[in-house]
This record gives sequence, structure tokens and C-alpha cells, in this order.
Amino acid sequence: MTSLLDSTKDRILAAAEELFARTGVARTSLRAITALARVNLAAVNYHFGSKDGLVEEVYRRRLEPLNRARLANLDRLERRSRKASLEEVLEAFMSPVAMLARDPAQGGPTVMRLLGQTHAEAEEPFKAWFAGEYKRVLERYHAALCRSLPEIPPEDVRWRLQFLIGALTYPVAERQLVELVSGEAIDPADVSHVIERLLPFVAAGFRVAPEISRQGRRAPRRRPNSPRKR
Amino acid sequence: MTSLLDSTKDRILAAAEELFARTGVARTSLRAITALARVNLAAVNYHFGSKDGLVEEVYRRRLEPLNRARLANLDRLERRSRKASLEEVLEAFMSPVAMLARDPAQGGPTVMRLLGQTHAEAEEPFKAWFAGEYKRVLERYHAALCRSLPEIPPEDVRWRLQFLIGALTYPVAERQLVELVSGEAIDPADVSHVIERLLPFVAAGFRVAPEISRQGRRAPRRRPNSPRKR
DNA sequence: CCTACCATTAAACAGTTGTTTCAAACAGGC
DNA sequence: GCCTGTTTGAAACAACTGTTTAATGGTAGG
Repeated sequence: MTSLLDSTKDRILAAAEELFARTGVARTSLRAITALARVNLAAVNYHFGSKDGLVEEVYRRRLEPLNRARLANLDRLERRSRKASLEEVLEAFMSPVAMLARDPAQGGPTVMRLLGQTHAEAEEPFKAWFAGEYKRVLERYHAALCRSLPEIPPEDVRWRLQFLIGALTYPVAERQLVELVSGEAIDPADVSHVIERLLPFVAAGFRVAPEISRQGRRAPRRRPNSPRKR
Repeated sequence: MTSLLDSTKDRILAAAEELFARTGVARTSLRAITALARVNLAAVNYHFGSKDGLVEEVYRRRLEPLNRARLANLDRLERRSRKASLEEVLEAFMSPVAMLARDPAQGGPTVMRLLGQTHAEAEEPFKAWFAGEYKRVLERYHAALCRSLPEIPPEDVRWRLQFLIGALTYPVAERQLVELVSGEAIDPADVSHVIERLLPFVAAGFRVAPEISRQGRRAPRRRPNSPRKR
């Protein structure tokens, strides 16, 4: 996976990405990274300033193209004359994930586990950048979804966008759990299969009429049990 | 939150849960835990054997009642004469999460972040137990969902169950991202609001006819962009 | 050739980690 | 009382963490 011609910096990035995805940032030592990259320990601090600097660079390298592609896809849809359908907007949002996972030059399947750990792992300074970047994307998609779903209140669209992100991120990131549920591991090259199945699922969810909402009474169903203390 | 009458063991568990949920297991030192619990450092190794032992106990304490309630709810549904509706099965699966989050004695809102970090944080030995326990629950719910949705192929039901788990876990665990999308933080006591909104969303998704499936050609839509390298 | 400058190396740094040790304090049974 | 086992206490342990230092190799410009 790591070409012998790669520079020291690239080798560190590749090794760090690999290990971050596998065991998480906090549990990955710089010595493990430099050993895998066959590079001197001090090279990390030389090229990236600190471990935090390396972490930020590892994530930025993947998240930036992802968000850029999402925005570009939306631009394309909005430049057209006719209104974008719900499915088109959803695919514009989800498909860049599949592209990332398919292309080894962009991290390949490894990058997906990395993305799944993003929020859990992020340190404060980096989190701020990421939040700002991501917020722009989400705001634009929220607007686009509202336009495709004029009959759904914007606040419900927000929640459903949230659900979409969860449904998209979680199974792709936590492959071990997928394995658990489906009995077989998913072919990492075929994250697009996940998306093919996810798209009609969430599309139907987005279109359904929301519950009578906030102060409205619950459905008159009997309440199931709550967990008991042991 | 921690009563002064609690035993040393309980105080350690409470403090560990709090810190694990806030900063993750790997970034939480035993010294931070014992300081918060106002307990001697060695008490952790005395009562739990090791840090791993403590981690396992912290998670087990919450996951066991959760899974137990899910199974009990399903038992109740299946004991009845009439067939359970899709919504009933979904609520049986999701509502215990809300109960956990509502009851401070069972961890309250804190426990939700903890659950979200479960898969990312889990060490290997504990992971095995968790996987086995969870698998039983998921298998039973998969069967129940299939019975409520006879026209949907079981394999699609599996995938959709996966999506449900993602949509349920992610927003509840990653509240900072929710905040990002929705502009406001969710009231942690009202995780039930999440579920109220999530239930009709996923119910619609479960019911929709799946794509023509496996070897079938993609929809003839034009392909959106893929991410580009910078 | 020499001088800058960049990249790489090995070694050491100070701080933190989980864990262990052993003595002191405590409880209840006789 | 004394003796049992269990629980807490302060201190030390070795191993590992991210980071820094100072010396080295390499290469382009004058």
C-alpha cells in the first residue's frame, strides 16, 4: 500500500491513517507509527510539529476532498434548470463517500473507519475547524432537501438529515458490527452497495409525513417495558 | 450525582462512566477516575483487577439492562395472539434507550455518549462478550422484523436494521454534531423526542420496496462527481 | 571547496501510564 | 480482649508517552 518511493511525510501519513483507523488515535503511539512507516521517531515532530498536528493533517487530507465533492455535486444539481429530486440530493451527499472508499489513492476502505472515529477522537482545536467546515456542507444540504421536500417542516428535515448521517456513517465505520448483524463482512470495495441500499431507505423516510409533532400526544399504543436494574 | 453513602466500588464506577463518556476510555487515566471518585488509586485494581476489568464492568452495567429490556419487550409482543406491527417492533427496540437516558439511576443522559463510544473503544476481550450478547438480540429482532414485513427479503431487512442502529446510535451519542446540525443541543432528558422522530422515519424506510437488488443495473441517473485529489 | 539549508538520525528528556507492594485501618466472630 | 479476612492508604515500580537536543548526512548555490 505504501510505495517505496513515497517521501517520509507521505509514509508517516499513510502509516498514521492505517493505525488511527485500526486502533484509534489515543491508542496509537508515535513509535508505532514511525515503526510502521520505517521512519525516525523525530520525523513526526519535524514534519508535523506535534502529534496533534499529525492527527489534524491525517483527517484534513480525507475530509476536505469529501466535503468539496459534496458541495460540487450540489452545485451541479442547482445549476440545472429543473428542480433536483430528493434522490438526486441524497445521492449527491452520499456518493462521495463511496468514491473515497473505492479509490486506494484516497485512503480506500481504511478511510471509512477513520471517518467513523472522527467525532469520537477529535481533539478540541481540530474539532473547531472540522465543525465549521462540516456545518457549511450540512446547511447547504439542509436547504436543498427542504426545496425537494416543500411539504416537510424544515426542523424535521434537520432531524432526518441527522438520521441519514448516522445510518451512513455507522455501518460503514463499524464494520465489525456489520459483520455481526449480517453474518458476513461487507466487501470494502463495495461501499457503494451500502449506499444503493441506504438510498431508497432514507428517501422513504424523508418523504413520510412527520408525527403531529412537539406537544402532540403520543400514539395510544401501550408502553413497552423499561430496562430494570439488576 | 454521586451520593456520599455509595461504596468505593460504586463511586469508582460512577466516576469512570462519567469520564469515559466525556473523553473516551483511552484518554481517561485511572488517576483522573480515582481523583473524581475521591478514592485511592489502588482501589481500582483491588476491586476490578485492572483497568480493562473496570471498563468491562462500566459497560456491562449499562448494556445488560438495555439488551434485557429489548428482549423482554419482544417477548411481550410475541406472547400476544395478533401479529406485531412494524411500529411495535421498532418501538420495542428503541424505547429502552430512552428509558436508560431518562433515569439518572441508570446513567441518565451520560450513558448515551458511553453507548456511542462502545464500538470504537472496546478492547478485544470485552468485545467478544458484547458481540455475543448483542448478536442474540439482533437475531431475534431480525426475525421479528421479517415477520412484520413478509414482502421484504430477509437480507434487506438485515441491512435496514443496520441503518436503524446507526440512525439511533449516532445522533444520540454525538451530541456535538447534533448541535451542529440542528443549531441547538438536544435536551438530554428528551432522548424520547429523538425516538419519536426517528420511528416514523425508519418505519417508512423499512416498508419501502428494495431496489431490484444485487446484480441489477444502477438507476440510469448520471453519476455525480467523485472527490478529487487536491 | 565552502557555506547554507533541509532532512534524518540516535539519544536523552521529563512526565504520565497501569500496576504492585506492604503496612495500616477496619470489620465481625469467638 | 484477640484473631479472622477484607478494605483502604501512601509510596514506589517499570514501562511507555510525546517531545527535544545535538550531531550527522546530503545537496544545491556561490
